[in-house]
Amino acid sequence: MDNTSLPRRQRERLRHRQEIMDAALRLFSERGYHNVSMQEIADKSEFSIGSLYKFFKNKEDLYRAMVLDRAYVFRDTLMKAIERPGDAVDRMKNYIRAKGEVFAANISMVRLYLEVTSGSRFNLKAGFDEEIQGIYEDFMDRFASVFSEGIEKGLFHASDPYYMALAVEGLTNAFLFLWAEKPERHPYDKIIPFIEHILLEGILTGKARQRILGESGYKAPGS
Amino acid sequence: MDNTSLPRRQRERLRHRQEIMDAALRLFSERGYHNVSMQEIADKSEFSIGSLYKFFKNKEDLYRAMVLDRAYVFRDTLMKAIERPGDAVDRMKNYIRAKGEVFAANISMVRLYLEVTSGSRFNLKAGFDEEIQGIYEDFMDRFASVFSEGIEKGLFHASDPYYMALAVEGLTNAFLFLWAEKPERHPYDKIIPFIEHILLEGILTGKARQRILGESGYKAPGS
DNA sequence: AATATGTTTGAATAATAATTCATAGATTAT
DNA sequence: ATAATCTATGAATTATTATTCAAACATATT
Repeated sequence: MDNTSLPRRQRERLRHRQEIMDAALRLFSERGYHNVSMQEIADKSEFSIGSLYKFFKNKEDLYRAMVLDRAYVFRDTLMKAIERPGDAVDRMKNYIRAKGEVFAANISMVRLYLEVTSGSRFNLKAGFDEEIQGIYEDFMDRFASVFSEGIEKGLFHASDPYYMALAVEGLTNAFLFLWAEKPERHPYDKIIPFIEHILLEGILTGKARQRILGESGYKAPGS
Repeated sequence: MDNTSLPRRQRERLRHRQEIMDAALRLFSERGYHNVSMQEIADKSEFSIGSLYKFFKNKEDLYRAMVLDRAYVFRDTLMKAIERPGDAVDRMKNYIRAKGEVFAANISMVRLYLEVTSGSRFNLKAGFDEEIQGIYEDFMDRFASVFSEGIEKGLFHASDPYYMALAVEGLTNAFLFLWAEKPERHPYDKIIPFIEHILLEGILTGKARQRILGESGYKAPGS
């Protein structure tokens, strides 16, 4: 990560490149791709417009590089979280917590994450995000395997592990967006137990479960 | 809704306005606000550029009107769904199903919905979506009250009803986005039982529940 | 210290697309 | 049938912003 081996000139170049991407991240995440001009990125990063074009082919290329950069940070963090030792339940909990931490570390990523996982496929030229899409999908597959394991061990009901992963994804997203809007009002820390509880036990009371569902429980659909 | 009372001239005007918004919806939802030109909307709607400006102050105003229009359709459908008779569990299930139906009825709304509930606050001028935001929040409050009722009746664990509503929101979104990408591969119909099951009972098996959580169960956080 | 190589600059250019407006066409009223 | 009113048109204007490029500056090499 820290390119200590390279000649100074190149090291500087990389640092400059990174500075531009950092400025761009902040601007794009606040106002979106089309509402940020190259001029503004130049100003914020304290380079000239011309320089931006030395580092990046064009505006879209800059955006793409920046998003990709962050996607890897994001993916690595979450990957580490679900790879830490423990059973499937632990790993799932690690994911929920780690995701909150990456987001908190850089709140502008909430917005980017949204664009990347659902939004931007529509916004830029088609094919833009194949690589990003790939990163996301690889991760989800790995995450799904956590649930496969949980099922094998008899921890989880036997339904589609990918859907289980997606459920965690969707649930955490919802609360992270809420938190991103009103961080003081909805601290993610406080919400984690709630998320975990829903995922693990659902919202029904024991009494209701018996009344509504009978003792029998759930016939897994799909798988 | 059908303005049968108005003079013909005005009725036509309204219809034309709607036609423009319909064309705009399709284009915007496929390619996003900034990648659609007024010229294209004019072509698609079979009006001239000049006419667009007779109906709408400017491009943003057109977008806004169109989104608002759909937001109301959306809200009304979901509101009706959770207002149908039944207990809290039924109402929640109604919501899950109805949401799938509105989306299916117009798949382009998936994209819009995303922009409206999470994305676009960043994309257009600040203050753009106060009204839309309001529609969404009103609905969520109403939806939360379904869970309040469920708690009172002893159906649900006593935790924050708004969070419960948001959990359903987040979970359904995740699966609807999945469905929107690969409708054949992930038909929402088939996924509904899975969503319901997670929400109601969670993913843990009975055995695991006892092992991991003990008999005691859950101390509701927040509320 | 002169030359070569690499880097930065920002005014000038080019491309795109929003908006205006004078004109033409329809419809209704007299 | 004519005038008055309302509606639609799209070429011309204006605004914005991405991109280029020739010149200046900096650093390394001989």
